[in-house]
Amino acid sequence: MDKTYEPHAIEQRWYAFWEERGYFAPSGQGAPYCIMIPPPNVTGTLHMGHAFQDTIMDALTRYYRMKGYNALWQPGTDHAGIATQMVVERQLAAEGKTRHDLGREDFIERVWAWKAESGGTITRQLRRMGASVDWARERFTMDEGLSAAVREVFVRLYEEGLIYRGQRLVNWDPVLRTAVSDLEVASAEENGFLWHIRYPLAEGGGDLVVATTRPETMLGDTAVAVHPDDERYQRLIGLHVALPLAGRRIPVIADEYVDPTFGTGCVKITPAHDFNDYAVGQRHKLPLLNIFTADARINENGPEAYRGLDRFEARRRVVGDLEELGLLDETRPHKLMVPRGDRSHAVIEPFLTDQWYVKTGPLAGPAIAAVKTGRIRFIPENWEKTYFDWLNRIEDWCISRQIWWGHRIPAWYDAQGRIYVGRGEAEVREKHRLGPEVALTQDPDVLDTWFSSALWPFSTLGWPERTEALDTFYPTSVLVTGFDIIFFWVARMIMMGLKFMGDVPYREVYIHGLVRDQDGQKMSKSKGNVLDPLDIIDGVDLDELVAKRTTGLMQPQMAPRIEKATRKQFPAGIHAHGTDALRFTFAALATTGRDIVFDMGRVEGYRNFCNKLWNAARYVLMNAEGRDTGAGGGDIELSQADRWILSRLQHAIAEANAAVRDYRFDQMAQALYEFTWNEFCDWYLELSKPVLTDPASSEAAQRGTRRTLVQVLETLLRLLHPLMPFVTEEIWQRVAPLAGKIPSNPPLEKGGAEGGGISIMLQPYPEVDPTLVDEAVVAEIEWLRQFLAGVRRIRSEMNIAPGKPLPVLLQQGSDEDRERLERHRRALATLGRLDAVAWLGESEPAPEAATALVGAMKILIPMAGLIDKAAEIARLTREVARLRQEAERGAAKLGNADFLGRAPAEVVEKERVRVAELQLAATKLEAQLTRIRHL
RNA sequence: GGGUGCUUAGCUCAGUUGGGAGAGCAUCGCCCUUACAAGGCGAGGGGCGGGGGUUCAAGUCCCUCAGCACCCACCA
Repeated sequence: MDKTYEPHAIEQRWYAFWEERGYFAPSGQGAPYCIMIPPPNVTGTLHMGHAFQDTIMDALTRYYRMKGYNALWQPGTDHAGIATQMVVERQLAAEGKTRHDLGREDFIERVWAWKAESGGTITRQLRRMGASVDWARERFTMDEGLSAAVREVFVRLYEEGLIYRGQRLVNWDPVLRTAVSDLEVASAEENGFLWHIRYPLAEGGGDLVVATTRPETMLGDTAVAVHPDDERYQRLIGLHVALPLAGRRIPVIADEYVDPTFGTGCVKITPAHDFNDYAVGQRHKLPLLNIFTADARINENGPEAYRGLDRFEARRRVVGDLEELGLLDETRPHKLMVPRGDRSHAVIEPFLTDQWYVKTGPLAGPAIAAVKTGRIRFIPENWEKTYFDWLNRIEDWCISRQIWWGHRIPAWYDAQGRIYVGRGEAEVREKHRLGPEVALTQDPDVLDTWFSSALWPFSTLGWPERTEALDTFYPTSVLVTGFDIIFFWVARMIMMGLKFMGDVPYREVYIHGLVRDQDGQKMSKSKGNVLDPLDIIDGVDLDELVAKRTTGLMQPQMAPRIEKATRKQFPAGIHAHGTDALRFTFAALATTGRDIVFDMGRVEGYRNFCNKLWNAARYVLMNAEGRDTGAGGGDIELSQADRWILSRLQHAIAEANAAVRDYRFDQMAQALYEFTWNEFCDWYLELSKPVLTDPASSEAAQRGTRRTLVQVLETLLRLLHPLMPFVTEEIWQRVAPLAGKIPSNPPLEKGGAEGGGISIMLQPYPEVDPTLVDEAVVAEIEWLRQFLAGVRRIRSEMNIAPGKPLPVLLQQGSDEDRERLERHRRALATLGRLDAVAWLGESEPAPEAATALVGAMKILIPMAGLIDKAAEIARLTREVARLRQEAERGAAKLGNADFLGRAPAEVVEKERVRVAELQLAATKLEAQLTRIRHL
């Protein structure tokens, strides 16, 4: 093995190996385990959120695959209607064209071409992450099969009356010129004005004043409303006002909707351009007067002077004209909630159009019940509340979009405007007996992207065909996704799954947090704080990073600021860390239900961890390759250290398994990190050295240690594999033959893989072997660690050179201490750099020495020429004070009758033991202190 | 206006049924000891956001206040 860990050199090789051999496909054996990937935008690129999510899904898939499940991670991509269309339209704009210049067919062809060109990016990146998806089953939401599923669902829902077409107010994006759903609109507070406008009474006798934030909509007013109990305006109810500028006469009505305490207590009612006013209009049977075109200019229903004006220009003109007429009472600054489209960021306009809707009421009920009854479990649980709240107030879902890229709505119209819905034009003609003489035109609209996404868990498995895959993998095991799409996607998948499959789409929903930047900010292109997962994997130099962050900005003026911040944060660019380190970082940060603040320091730490593992493996191989590891028979003798590490390994195995079951990847990562570094490397490898290097140790003992080294490492690699697939595979290919997992002859020469073709990813995940758990041995090694810790502390605090051999005297040891010393004499000498260890009789005079305790046994390091007496006195004084303080606290507790009377006996006993130990230690050290002082 | 989450070491975060405050990084000291300087050995550092309550015992349970973040909502 190379001396240093070079992730780049191993990662691509192993991925290709796995993929070519078809190792990602379900085994066909065992209970099914299935995860559907949330399909990323087909023309998109991998961001940190994907990388995080993919790490979790891959860890789960690899884990359950190793556990013997018939594991499928289903891949695929989404056509992402509006988002993708916008990208292509932007490309056209650069050529000075619009989609209308091309026409619908050519434009769609152009989008397909763009998909062909860029569609491989995200799947390539997914491969770089090590994702073990079954590529043979990759699907795309607009491929033939999924499109058929979409049509099928649409037709069935329509025939049941659960899809209908209707005219009502929708959220209209005047820039994209399409309807969008409520979910695609985000309102935020912005600065505006509240204008007070005087409307003269038509019947004469004065006027009333309305307050509005949108004066231009007055051109569409069809009433003015006051509160029915508002005494100020009682006399006006039933009268009319002469609407300025428009010159229309509209009634004054009374409606509870009006808040008399806000503004003037008079509200202009524009039913065609405001959701509340629409409702008021319905109640009072007011006419709807639409004054906007699709791009929010004043249409022919507006006064001639304003026609063709953009809504904001119209606003300026209306305000100016009112002022001239003396009808503008007041203009005051006002904060208001402005709705904007989440794609275009254009101000959304309530707009009266014909759209297709899904009637959600009948679908929501079962979706609520599925979670209430526990057939679906949210992790963490509290997201259930969010889910219920939304479903309980759900509105019908507007599913039609006036764009071109997407699933065309399977509805046709004849010349009379009659609607025919079917799986295709031929079916429609046949069903309704329409001859070729009847001209039919298909509805030009396409479906909301989320409509096809909602079918993903079953459409990808072949529905509406009844396939084996569907039988095997539906319902799937778990959905891994972010909270931001619980409404968009999760709830709708559950509704559709229950409706069309008669069962839930998955049994668990694991909701993860958002990946934020080092300051806790959301990562976004416009803030210039995004990190590309591949840059963390492969590294990137500073200039390139700056260039990536500053090109293509919506607000180019931000570039200098972004550049400065980037140069400050990454003065040397980003080093290459490798996929395994990045994945391990995500796992370690993945505490449930919490956003993660991404910290490059963590990645570095885990890259070091990979390196540590790599070097530990080098050590093991160096000592085991070509040596007798006991595979060929022969006596085996296990040392205490061997038994200890095997016992601790069982503990790590138990923790790793429990952590995955609880979706606690942070605990899994931490348990394995600690075992690897603090137990296996820091102690076991060190303890193995005296055995292997000492010519006096027996063949059987050496075999035992070599075998243990290999076994523990091999098991550890399997434990780590779901989190760090690459480095574990690379090492495993070399270690496995020594552990008897791979025939040892052919593989190595041919680079391991090509020879044997066996992979760690198909090996069983470790399970606890209770016969290897040995608490007595654990206690003994703990004794040894404390012994060495005592010596090391003295050495460090007394400033004794680490390499200088030290003599040690022991006093007041038990028989057990004596036995343990004999068993570990050589280990202590090596690890502690001790030159002689001898017992000192109870009554023998002790020399001037520094002291440490292991339980009741005293370790004395003679001070002659080595130790600073003053320093030792200071050290002991500190230590005694600490012990006394602790002991006193415990003693006070034991002196409390309530504690003794009410606490469980074992708690009291534990406290007694603890206090006794503290007091004993303090007493011994005090005695030592006195002795030193008097010497 | 509703709802959810968070507040523990300088930073990022663990802390399962209430019973001796932890990890990584950072900091400080000593070491290139042939697996690893991307390392080894050792050390320092915490009023667990404030207040109140329950309990023999509270980071953990209850109430309250404050700050931060996010989600939902029609106040013109």
